[in-house]
Amino acid sequence: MDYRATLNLPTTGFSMKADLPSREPERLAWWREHDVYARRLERNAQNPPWILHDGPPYANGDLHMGHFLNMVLKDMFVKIALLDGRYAKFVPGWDMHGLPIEFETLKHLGVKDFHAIAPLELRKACEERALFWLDRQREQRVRMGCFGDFDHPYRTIDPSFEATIVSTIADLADREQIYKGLRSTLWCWHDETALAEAEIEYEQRVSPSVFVRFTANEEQKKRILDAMKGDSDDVGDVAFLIWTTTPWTLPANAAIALHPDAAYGLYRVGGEAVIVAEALAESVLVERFAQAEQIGRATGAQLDDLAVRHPFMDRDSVVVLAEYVDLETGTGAVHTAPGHGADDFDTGMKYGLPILNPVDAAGRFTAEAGAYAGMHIFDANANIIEDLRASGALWAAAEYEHSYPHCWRCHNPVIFRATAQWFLAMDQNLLRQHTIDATANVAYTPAWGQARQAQMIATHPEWCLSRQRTWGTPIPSLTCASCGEALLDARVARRAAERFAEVGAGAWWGDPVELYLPEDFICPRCDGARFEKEYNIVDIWFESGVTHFAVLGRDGMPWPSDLVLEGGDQFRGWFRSSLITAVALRGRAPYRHVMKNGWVNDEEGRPMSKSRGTGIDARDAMAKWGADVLRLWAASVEPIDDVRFGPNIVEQVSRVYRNVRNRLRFMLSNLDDLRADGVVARDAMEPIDRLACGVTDRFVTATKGAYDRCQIHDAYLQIVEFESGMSSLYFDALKDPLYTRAAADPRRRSAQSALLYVLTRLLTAVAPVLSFTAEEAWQSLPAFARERTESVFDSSFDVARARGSATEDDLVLWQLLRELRARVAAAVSPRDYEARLRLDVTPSLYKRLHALGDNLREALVVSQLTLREADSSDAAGDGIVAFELSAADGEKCVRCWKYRKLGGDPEHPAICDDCATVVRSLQTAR
RNA sequence: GGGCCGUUAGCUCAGCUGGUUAGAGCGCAUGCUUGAUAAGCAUGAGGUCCCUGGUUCGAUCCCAGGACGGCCCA
Repeated sequence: MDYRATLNLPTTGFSMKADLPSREPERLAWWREHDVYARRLERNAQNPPWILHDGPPYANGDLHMGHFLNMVLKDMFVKIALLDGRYAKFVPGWDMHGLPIEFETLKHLGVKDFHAIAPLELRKACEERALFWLDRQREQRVRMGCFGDFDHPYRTIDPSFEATIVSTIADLADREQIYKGLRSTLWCWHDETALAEAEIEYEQRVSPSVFVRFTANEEQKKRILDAMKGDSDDVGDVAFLIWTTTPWTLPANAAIALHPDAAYGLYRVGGEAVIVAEALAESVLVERFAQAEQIGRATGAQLDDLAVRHPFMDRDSVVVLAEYVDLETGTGAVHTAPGHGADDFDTGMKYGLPILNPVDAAGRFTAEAGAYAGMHIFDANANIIEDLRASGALWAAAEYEHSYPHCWRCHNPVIFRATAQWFLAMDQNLLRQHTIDATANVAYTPAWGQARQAQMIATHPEWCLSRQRTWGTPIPSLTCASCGEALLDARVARRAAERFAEVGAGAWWGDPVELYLPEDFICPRCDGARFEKEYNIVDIWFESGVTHFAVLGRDGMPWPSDLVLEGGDQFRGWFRSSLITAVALRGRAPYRHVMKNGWVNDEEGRPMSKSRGTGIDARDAMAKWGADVLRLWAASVEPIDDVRFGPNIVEQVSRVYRNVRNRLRFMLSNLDDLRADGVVARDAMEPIDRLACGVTDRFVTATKGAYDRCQIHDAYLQIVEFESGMSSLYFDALKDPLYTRAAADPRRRSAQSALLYVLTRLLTAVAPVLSFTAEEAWQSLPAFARERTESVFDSSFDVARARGSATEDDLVLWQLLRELRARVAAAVSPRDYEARLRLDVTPSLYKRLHALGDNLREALVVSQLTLREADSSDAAGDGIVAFELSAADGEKCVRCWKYRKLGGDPEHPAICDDCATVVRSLQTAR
């Protein structure tokens, strides 16, 4: 007779094959339909809020795996807080203004020169592009399984947001934190705009490298020789040698900078004498060094205030001193053009040098550049070098490869150009110091983030806020029509904020200026009453820097936020810009905890980049592997550090995923027939079931602890360890009682009740990571188990209720059982049910094992067990004195496979008495 | 060139304040199971803990230098 049909074999609709790419969208639909996130949020509304404030991704292009890692981590923290009962409202946001979108839009429109399109027309097109990308990114983000108010994201193009930007400008203007000044600013000649530090990327570039003579006239020569104690006879020309990789800045040269403490030598070479730093003389003079004779020396400080002639402009170039002059490269005599460099500018200000800027917005020389007027600066390099050669000023020329700043958007090399821009004064009102101080009250993960953040603030140059472009929020500044004074008046800005809140910031381009003027508004400089609008837009880093003002402090979300989490590049970006605006106006950081996540590199640890073809779109990855496997990947790596991603790594994680999935499936398949009235209370469970529940509580507590410390990877390790231990010991132990006992047998119900507990606790614990799978499994639970928790996200960690949490002794026992079971399984023969086990243990261990009753035999998967208390001392240290397997008594029962005495029931000669009883009861029932 | 970070089995990672036979999961090999079966269990082989010095009775862990990789900057 085939007794298979009389067993309670596992059944479940939860399939072994995950088929995530096609099944996950169904889960998404279900979440949406049941409004799972919003409803849980509503239920948590009475509890304290916990807010992760979203740093806005830029609405341009599809999301890559770096976005995936960041967004999924954020989602995990939101879900952890949600399951913890917190009001974890998450408002995603998008950064939607700015040059990248403007640039893409122009390309899209086929417009080559942005002057050729009307501002409002361009803005309209940009908005469409930005919204297009927002929709795409939102869809991808939702596809990741992220929870949040995706129907109402914050957007930097919303009128209300634009109003926040402008009113923040007003508040800063009130505190005299903003000024307009001439500075040497990073400039993109291609895009014709100033750039912020954060808009620069460094790329390798080959530049001309030239050594140029700045020769003294007779009078200058005399002073130099005097200062350097050089022999004044038969010297010939005397010149400083300077080195530069930007010959085009020579027309703007105003000075030569020396290091005050460095030694400079006067070298006679052929019929002339040149001055270079002694430390660099050999490398500069090269083969000529052999014939060179040093005929004088002086420190930089002793040469201060001397002058030489500019090689081709009709003016002098004076000698100045600067600490930044380095003696590693060049000549130690630094060509200084205050209009074309930050250091140069500072030096120029210090010495009152003319700030020459003979270059227009598009990078062409102006009339001020004399012979070069009209030429593009980079084209002019060759002409300048040729002219220097012709005039004899060129000492040497070569090509030089170095990393050079490029525009992050158009990838053209940028320049420094002195222009009048609006700046946020970093040292006004001690802002810089206060901002650094504010980091002390913020938690950083990793901890060194604070030092990094502080350093980023300390080295922050004046923040250039203005951009000469179209797609952005206008800085509502005015120019006095009479005297030309530039005005940024808080009252005007507040009017603008009100106006923008109603109709959007595009109004600035169309409205008459009068609309923005307060009554009796006059120019503070000349009392003029006629004004024109300026058309600068604000740096988008400033826009994203005020998201905390725009989003927090309303809708139950406090200011500051509890956590911000972005890639490490944001120490320079959003972490910094947010911090500065918050400290400037509220005196403290806009967040309590800053966490950074690592960079996603390829499998060789090289940066993934789309341009190099190694980038993987999040969308493609999800379509191929499913979001949950990728979410598991995000937890399987240490996401704080840089991580690697690629097909082989995903394959590995997939196997872990299948493991987890199968173990969930095992539990579900044994719960199929459990009903509410069959559930056994914890206290009434069999000993090993109580133990399993206790171990589960321990696991939940540990995992929750890891989550609370924001250690997702730690939680991952706990999960993997827990479910693998459960599987090898406990699930194996339960098979016999689950399969062979009568369906309603108390032993079986106890086991099922424990399994239900283990499963539901585990599902809650993994839900933040494996959201789709946890939900899918939750939906496969017996209906009664879901009565009050429709979704897994209605459940909670319930640490407080975990009163039966395993003690240390329990864990030791659990571990011992695993080891004993492994010893049985490791035996060659007899093994498992073929065996009888004789187990002699120390008295203390005996007490513990004996308390397990027959559960001990079940756990070791043997047919018979003799447990005895041994007198002898414990030699092994684990309490085991004797462990002997021998052939079990009886014969193999064809139904339960254990070795028993068979044939007690004449009608069922091949099965044991217990099985016969079960079989008979089934026959009766039928 | 500067600042910061990282480098532990084939892969992803643990290793608390220096003393462990340096661990786990996945993979691999072998065996068992075939009532979780495109599953489950057991056993095993894999490591000059990046390198070189130093401190120490003793260093994967501390210090210095270097290599490689990453991020940020000049």
